[in-house]
Amino acid sequence: MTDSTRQRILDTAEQLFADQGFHATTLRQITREAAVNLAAVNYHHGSKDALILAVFQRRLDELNSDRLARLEAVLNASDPPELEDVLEAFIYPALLLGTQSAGDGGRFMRLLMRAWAENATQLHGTIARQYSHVMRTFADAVSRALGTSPDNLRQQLDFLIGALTYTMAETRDDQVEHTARALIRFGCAGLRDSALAAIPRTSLKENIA
Amino acid sequence: MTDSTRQRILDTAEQLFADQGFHATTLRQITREAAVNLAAVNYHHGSKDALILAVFQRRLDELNSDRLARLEAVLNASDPPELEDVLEAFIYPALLLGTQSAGDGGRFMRLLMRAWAENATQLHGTIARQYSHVMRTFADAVSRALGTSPDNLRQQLDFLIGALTYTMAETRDDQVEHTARALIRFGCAGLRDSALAAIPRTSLKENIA
DNA sequence: CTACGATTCAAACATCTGTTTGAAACCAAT
DNA sequence: ATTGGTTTCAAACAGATGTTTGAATCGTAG
Repeated sequence: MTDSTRQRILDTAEQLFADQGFHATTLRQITREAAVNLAAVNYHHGSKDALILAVFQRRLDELNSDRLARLEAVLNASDPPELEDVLEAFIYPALLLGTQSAGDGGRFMRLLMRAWAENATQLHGTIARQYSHVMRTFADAVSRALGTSPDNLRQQLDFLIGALTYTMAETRDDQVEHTARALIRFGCAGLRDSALAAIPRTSLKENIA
Repeated sequence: MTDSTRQRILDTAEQLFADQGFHATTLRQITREAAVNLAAVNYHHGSKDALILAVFQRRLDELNSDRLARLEAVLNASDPPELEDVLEAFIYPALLLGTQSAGDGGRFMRLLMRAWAENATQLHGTIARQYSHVMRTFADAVSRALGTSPDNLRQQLDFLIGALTYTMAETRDDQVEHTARALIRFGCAGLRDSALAAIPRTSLKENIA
């Protein structure tokens, strides 16, 4: 039962962080709800900041490896991949993670947005570093699916990430399939149309006043 | 000079809230940077929570009325409006607000995301209520531009809001025009394609595994 | 000039925070 | 049964937080 305490702290902390934010959640609240002693957090994790980081690493590793595994499967199936399949490999694991991780829907993604909103010291940097690797890989796959260069793709992918992140928080378990399909379609259309705009330099006058 | 203090507190608080978050920003920090006495916050605004709300109302009213004014101008110009114009009326003021409000770029939208991430008690409800009005109006305009019913439009609009919110935080002043154009194009393509999908109920088998 | 309400100020208040401490309890190996 | 290392526990610590207080100061109307 040695790391049953460790695990219980991790689970309870994740839930409370998602519901109330990192700064607003106190160690006393965590330990009370987890039915462990107050000092257990510092004993097992060192500090509150380290606990936050630990909560994150667990889910983030899960998400990223799931994404990359699915992408690799897609790329192995067909050399120039289908855009829909690439986006699905990126979107679907994220929507799944939100629902299946902590029991209730969308909990973990609220956590991600909090991490980005609050300036947890090392946390933002760690996330960005992890994401930069995955982002590069996916940007590459998308550009191959579109048949264009991956140069101006970062912005459109940011649009997609924003839509995904914002959506995840309010997606219930039974809506995952439907939401994923809608978002994939939405993103594919946006990416394809933006790719068309990148090549010809004509007639973008009356699009904006 | 009576409300010079009030105003200075409001400005300084907005800046610090955006940079560090609501909970992490202390009243002592605000009052020190604003060069006013600590008790001035409670004297002029009542409490810290009331101050947060006040900071928000100021910018949110500005943003929403700007959006609605532009939308009305668009609707007056042509009865079935152009989709690009509707989206521009929604997107452009938001991107502008982020840059021109507090001097530095993207500051206010970071604030919005914080407000959503942290569970400021009344704050989330107030924002949602304000947004629900604007959202209904824009959903109506978009559905008229697309020629479809506004039923299943909420989800796609949420995609757009997510993309917009996520983007605003990292958009510099000189990129506003470019980013707005890219996001409008991205959103229009996604909305139009999704509208097509809503009518025919065929061939959506191999899009998702 | 005086008097009075509005505003500012330094100081203290009560409370909550993360962390540390040292003793107690536990649990397997000798 | 006894040892020794790991884990738990209640208690206390030092510091920071939002808020309150009562006197001092200011600006202005009588």
